[in-house]
Amino acid sequence: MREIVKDDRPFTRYEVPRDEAMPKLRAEGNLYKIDNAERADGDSLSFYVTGQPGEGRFEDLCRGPHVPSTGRIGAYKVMNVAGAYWHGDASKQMLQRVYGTTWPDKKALNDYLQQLEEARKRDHRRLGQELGLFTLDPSVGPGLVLWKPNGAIVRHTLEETIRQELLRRGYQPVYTPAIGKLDLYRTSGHYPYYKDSQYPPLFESRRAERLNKLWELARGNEERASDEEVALYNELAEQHKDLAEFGYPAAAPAEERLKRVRAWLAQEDGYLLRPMNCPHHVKIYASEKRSYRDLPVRLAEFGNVYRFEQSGEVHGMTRVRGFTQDDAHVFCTPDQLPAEINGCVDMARQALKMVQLDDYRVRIGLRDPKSDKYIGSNENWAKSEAAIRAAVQTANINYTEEIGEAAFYGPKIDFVVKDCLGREWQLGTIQVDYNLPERFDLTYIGDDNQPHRPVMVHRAPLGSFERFVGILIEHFAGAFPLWLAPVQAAVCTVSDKSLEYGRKVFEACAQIGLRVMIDDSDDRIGAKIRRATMQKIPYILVIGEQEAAGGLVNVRTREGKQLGSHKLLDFVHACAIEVNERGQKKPTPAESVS
RNA sequence: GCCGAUGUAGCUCAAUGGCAGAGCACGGCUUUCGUAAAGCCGGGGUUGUGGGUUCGACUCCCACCAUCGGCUCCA
Repeated sequence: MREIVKDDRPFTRYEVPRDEAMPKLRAEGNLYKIDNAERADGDSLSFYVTGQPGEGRFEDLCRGPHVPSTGRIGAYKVMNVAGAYWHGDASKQMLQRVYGTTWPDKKALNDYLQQLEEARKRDHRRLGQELGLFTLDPSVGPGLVLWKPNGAIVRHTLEETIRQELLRRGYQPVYTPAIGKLDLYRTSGHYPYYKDSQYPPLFESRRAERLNKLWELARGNEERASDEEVALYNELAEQHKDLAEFGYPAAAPAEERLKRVRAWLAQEDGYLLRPMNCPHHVKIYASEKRSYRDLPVRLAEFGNVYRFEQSGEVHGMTRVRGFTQDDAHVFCTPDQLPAEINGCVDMARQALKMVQLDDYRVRIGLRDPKSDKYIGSNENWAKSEAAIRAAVQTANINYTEEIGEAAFYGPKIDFVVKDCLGREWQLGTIQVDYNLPERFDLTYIGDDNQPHRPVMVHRAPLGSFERFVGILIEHFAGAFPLWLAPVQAAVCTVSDKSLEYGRKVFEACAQIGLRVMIDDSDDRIGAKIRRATMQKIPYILVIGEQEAAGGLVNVRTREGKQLGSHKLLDFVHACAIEVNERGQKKPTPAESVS
């Protein structure tokens, strides 16, 4: 490669009509090039060539662009090697892909590598370890996060803030269990559609397990039962008299057989660790007769869900197998839908602003008409897609529309951010759903005294606490703003002579609810400051004999800034105000009235 | 799930077929010190797990598990 760069070989682009180029490619016999050429648009194909005919000449089908010549490459480095599916299709062959980076000169390359190293220091997995935020233990299970005390404070503080906001916005808190009967998810469609990414169901008996198998078989045979299905029924009938009595409508279409099996399953079924909270919330909605006067009903829960993510996908806190969504489901009339979506968009944006996450993009996920993974009618999809589009336009947000990014029950608005290495993660999400209300036959009584179908909005402004905090760690590089910092102030005594006053300072801080620690070890002040700084504690209070004499605290920040000596009470009050503002000035009462 | 790499003390990492080590952290003692690391001593390991090769395995081979980087997936 060094040689090629030294030769400064120019690249020349030329185009050839498709009719001429294809036979040539076929003659060369590179199947992938032929495939690429067939995929390419247009009537002509572009090629790049370098070197003289004969010796060292390299010619390649490529859309381009290329650097003008190899001499422009001053520095390069192979970054990593990994398998990649041909055209990103997992059913296709996997090829080896070599990732490299090239720069005009050595310095630019080194700067880039330096920058990568800096980014790695922000990695939430590393900081989570260093700052005692969370841990993952293989004996608990991959992708199952253990929140350590420091991380739990960050999460708890976020939870409390969101809770207050939910109440202000008319949400009603509910609590539901993290497990439910399998049939609940047969109705919603989560089972067996997402079977592969769910923990396997728990069956209370072998009978229930076999019946579920029968249900799955019946589902796969539209016209009539297969031999395997009938054999399974016979096996069950032999063991269970009650099943034998009913018989099995083997010649009937799937719908009828499924109905029969589900009736049996109603007595004895499996349980699923829930992959979503919506079915439980749907059942709370359905537990009362609802009037149009009651709508919208907004049921909120920090709901624990479990998804069996593929082994290669589990990643720190951002892609896990058990997580807690700041979830809620809004049940409303079609008329109320626009206002409800707008409210959800507003809350999601507010949540991001609260933590100064302003580098995000908004994606509208639409159904892929070519795919069969979606439930519900075209009309329902048309309505919900229109509602989603209208909401982002009302909010005046830049967004992209992406086909195939919808949930199986409805289109969505996603808030997407990047981690320290530029990988994208979906945080907040808002989903419009006409379909689950139908599947669960939800109604409300309208002013015409007739039952009507409500619309559902699924929404989670943060997404999940796991992913959100993971991203926050990287966003702040572990240096959380005061209101979120696990430890907000560290009292560092210079010597034992100032220990007594140091304890008084500690008490005064703790008194007003500041999260404070005292370092009364016999280390020197420099070591104490270093430790507190590395723990990214916002305020380090240096307490010596001078401070003790004057009732002062000497304040140093984790950035190394000296804020000088202040009266103890002044410091404590300033902190209280800073915490209350949550890092952003709130309008005064007078301002908020106008 | 797929491709590849990695796995040694709580953490970061040495030891390449011949007695498993260092720094930090942890415990004890000395020290009481003014803004990013005081000193001494000590405890700590079934080298991811299971098999194999070998006189002998952290080291070589196989399987599994986990992690890391991609791919695919992501309700």
